[in-house]
Amino acid sequence: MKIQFYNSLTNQHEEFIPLEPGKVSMYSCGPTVYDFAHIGNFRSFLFGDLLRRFFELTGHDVHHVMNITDVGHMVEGEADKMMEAANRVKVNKKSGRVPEGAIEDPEDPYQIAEYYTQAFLEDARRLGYKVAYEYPHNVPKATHHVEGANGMIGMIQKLLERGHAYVADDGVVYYSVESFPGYGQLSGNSLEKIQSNAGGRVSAENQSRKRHPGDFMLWKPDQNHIMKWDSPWGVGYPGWHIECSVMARSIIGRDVIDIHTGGEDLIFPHHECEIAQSCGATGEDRFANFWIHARFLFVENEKMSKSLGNFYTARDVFDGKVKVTDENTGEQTEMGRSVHPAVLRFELIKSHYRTNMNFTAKGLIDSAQTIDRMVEFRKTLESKIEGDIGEAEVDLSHPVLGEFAEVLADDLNVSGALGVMLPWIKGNHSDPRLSLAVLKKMNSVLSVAPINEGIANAAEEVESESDAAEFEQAQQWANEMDTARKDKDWSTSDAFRDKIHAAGFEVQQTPEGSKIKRKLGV
RNA sequence: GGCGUCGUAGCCAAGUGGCUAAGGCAGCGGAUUGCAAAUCCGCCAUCGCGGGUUCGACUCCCGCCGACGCCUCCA
Repeated sequence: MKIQFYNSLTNQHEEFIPLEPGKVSMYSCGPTVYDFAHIGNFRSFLFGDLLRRFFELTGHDVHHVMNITDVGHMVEGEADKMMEAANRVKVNKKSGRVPEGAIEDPEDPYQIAEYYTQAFLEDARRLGYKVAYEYPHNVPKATHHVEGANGMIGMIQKLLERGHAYVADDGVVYYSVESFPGYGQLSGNSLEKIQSNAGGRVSAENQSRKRHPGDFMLWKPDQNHIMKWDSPWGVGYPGWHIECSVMARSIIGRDVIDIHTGGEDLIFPHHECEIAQSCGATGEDRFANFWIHARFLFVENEKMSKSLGNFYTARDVFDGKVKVTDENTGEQTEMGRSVHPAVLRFELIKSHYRTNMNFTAKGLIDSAQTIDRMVEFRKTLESKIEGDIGEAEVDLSHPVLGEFAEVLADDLNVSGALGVMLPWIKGNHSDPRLSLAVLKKMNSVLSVAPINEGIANAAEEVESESDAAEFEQAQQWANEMDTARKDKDWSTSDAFRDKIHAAGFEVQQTPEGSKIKRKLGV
């Protein structure tokens, strides 16, 4: 099978050949933990997860690493991210978004980072993000990789030794972009352009200390920083880019890796700088063979932003806070019904990673229906299997599964893969045991059917006590419905059906009586 | 201004130099139903605009219009 992806490094589709046959090393830029992760973050994270799962489907042994950025990085002329987070936490505590007692001391950046790290991992796991289950060994924290020869300080020293970095008048250590001829290859920037674009936020005073306007910070001595470490260049904190170079190398254990992923906005400067640092330190001519970037997510046709009111964290969606616009009145109301994590996952992965996907309430509803069909299909298959459900053996030689994988192998074409899967679900299934095995394989990539219904590695279903009570209540109404139906009291029956629907359940008349089923979303 | 991605039915979204342009949602007709739901059967696009190359283009080339991203913290 020919596997190919669009490589941002060369701006073209290239065949993927792993550095070591059968093995794939992948590094994904993870979240900065100063707030809850939003659905745009997860769109790019889940794209990485899909990629990883695709490789596993096709028999590769994948080492996937994603970092947690828990160092607060100073933005020129603005407040530190962790400092901002501290202020936000105080507000969120009042509003109840951050539960009382979750963060004892909002002034302590480590507590804030830890709180949001755990919140992120929780959301990520619910969304079936595999690497989140490999915390902490494959989900390293930047603050744990500052010191030591293999840490950021070590790499900075190496860069100084090799002439790729220098200490400026003010004691700041900078990377010298002129020392690395490959600088600009990924983003298509040239040093001249960077020079001409210099200015903006960067103060003239600061620029004058650098040898080139494109030089970026590796270490900044600052006694007053909210997080600080001792270093040969004084007490201070590391630059933003160095952590990924360091963690990729030390956790994966290679100077050159197969794939590096991230959001498209990271191409410049972050990834460009990572390449310069890693190559500068190792002497290799490349850091990752493939750079694969996910495009931005839009919400209701607009760039997601807090001011537009279309900004959603993953938990906002779970909690039914997505706004629905009434077609007639234009009025916006919240969905009000919880959304199953599998629905959100599906919504975020169902379109190609290199298109600007548009997240909409309608799309979310569509996704819920599709997943519902997958779940129903699985239940139907299981009911047809006599005796032990057991595991049937299936591999990519199966025509449908093979085509599913083949389509994904072409730049991770999920839509195409769904175009194979969904009609197949509709078709005839004379061997339910085999079909179930095929479905499970497909779902090992998509990971969208509820896990407690028997499909491994799926987005987690969270069934709380209150959920169980709701279910019981709805079932009771369904029983009442049956009683009314026996007496042909249709209006009473209909009234109960309305109640059941309003509570977020479907109800179906079957020969064994009315059965209810929770709607997956909306 | 520089670099890059893109424009397929009401919506989402694949794909190909040439048989009937995937699939999903919505919609419509029918079966079924107390009515519904679910299910099943059937219907539903000539691919932004203009030109060129070609026996033949939605698919290649040029131009135009339009959308978007990066170039600054951002997934």
